[in-house]
Amino acid sequence: MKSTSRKQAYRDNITNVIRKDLLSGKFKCNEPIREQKLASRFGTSRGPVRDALMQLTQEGILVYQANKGVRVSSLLTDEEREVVVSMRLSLEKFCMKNFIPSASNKDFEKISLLLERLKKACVEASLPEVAESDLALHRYWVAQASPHLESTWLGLSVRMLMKYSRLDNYEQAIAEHSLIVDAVLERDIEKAIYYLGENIL
Amino acid sequence: MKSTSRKQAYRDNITNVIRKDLLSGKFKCNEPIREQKLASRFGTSRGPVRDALMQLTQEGILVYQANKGVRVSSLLTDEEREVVVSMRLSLEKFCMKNFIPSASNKDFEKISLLLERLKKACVEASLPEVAESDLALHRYWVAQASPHLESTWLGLSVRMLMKYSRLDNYEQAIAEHSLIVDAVLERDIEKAIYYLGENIL
DNA sequence: TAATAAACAATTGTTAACAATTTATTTGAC
DNA sequence: GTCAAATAAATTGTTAACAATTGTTTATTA
Repeated sequence: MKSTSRKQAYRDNITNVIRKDLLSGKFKCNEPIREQKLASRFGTSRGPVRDALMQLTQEGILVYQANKGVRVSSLLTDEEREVVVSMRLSLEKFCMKNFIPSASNKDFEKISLLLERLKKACVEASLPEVAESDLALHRYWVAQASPHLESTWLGLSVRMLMKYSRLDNYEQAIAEHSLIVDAVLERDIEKAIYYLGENIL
Repeated sequence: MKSTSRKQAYRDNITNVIRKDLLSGKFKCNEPIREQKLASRFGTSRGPVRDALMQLTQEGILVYQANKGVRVSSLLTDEEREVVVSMRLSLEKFCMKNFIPSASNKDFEKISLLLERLKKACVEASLPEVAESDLALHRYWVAQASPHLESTWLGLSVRMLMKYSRLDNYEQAIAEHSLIVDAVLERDIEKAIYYLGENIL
């Protein structure tokens, strides 16, 4: 069999692809999303697509109306974004505080790898890849420190990125995340938290 | 037809009922949830039930494992709960600040009604009803002030309530919410926010 | 008996057909 | 020609059957 192979990981797979598309702006705001269209695109029936759409709705990227399906959510106001940013930051700081003391060498390897992936995406200036690897890196310590709150974190982060992506400044993204990861590798909690605050805003 | 009637609001309806059950502790921790069982209980097929379960998973009350379905999520740690409480509080304070200045008389009526419903549930000492009307009251100003963040708020609130429900002290619940609602009716933002802080912890 | 493997049962994942609702188009009256 | 009602098309909501996976029991063998 090929890797984890052709089995049914449909739902999550579809969810991730659509989220990536949304993050990189492939859909207009308030544009309606048609289930059948996506189903044929992914070569499945509408079932898994509906699952994915519902999940993204719960994350807040899509808006659902009964019998009318989903459409792309309108952007947060500046004030709402401020609140979201502060929530994400306090959540991620909490996770970082718990993650660093308990992190293993394997965790350090994983993080280094994720950082490399982010750097590569930045060099290639591929917005979808940058967005995804940015999230994947942050997600790692969140998931390790508090699986309970991973989905909460994801929702906040995605909403934050959709508003205006600071992700277009690729050199800065590399620099900021390198500082964070360095601090993590040194197990320097204060420093890591500080640079997190510089990055998440 | 009867009221808004027998139409298919299956999904949301099922979601709400299950959430209520979870909040009032009808399922043990880590207990697996079976789709077929719920489907027969609600007299539908597994489809809408799956939708509901997925939504509750996204809210964090349930945990999903591929090909194994969902089970009741384990409780937050004390530290996690602290973070969740602070996130919910800052979110709800933000909403309150925006809600009060723009609230109409109709809003005031609605809120008064919701408060009465909560009081009634407290007098009857019905935990499921108390939980639901508590959420419904808070939810009102959140939804009015920031529909964007309503689902985020719901997730945080439900997780918070599941940990240990202060909801067993019914007189206190009445007192606290009366103070909040009074402040709202007087359009006293500072006071409302203060009593919110006393209630959400 | 203990360990292993094969059959079986229970459960989730997916699909395609059908029902209900919404949206677009056409028709008809004025 | 304009507006409203009727009709048709497109889309979402639901269902039941089937496929794939997981868990359990039973049979077999050392």
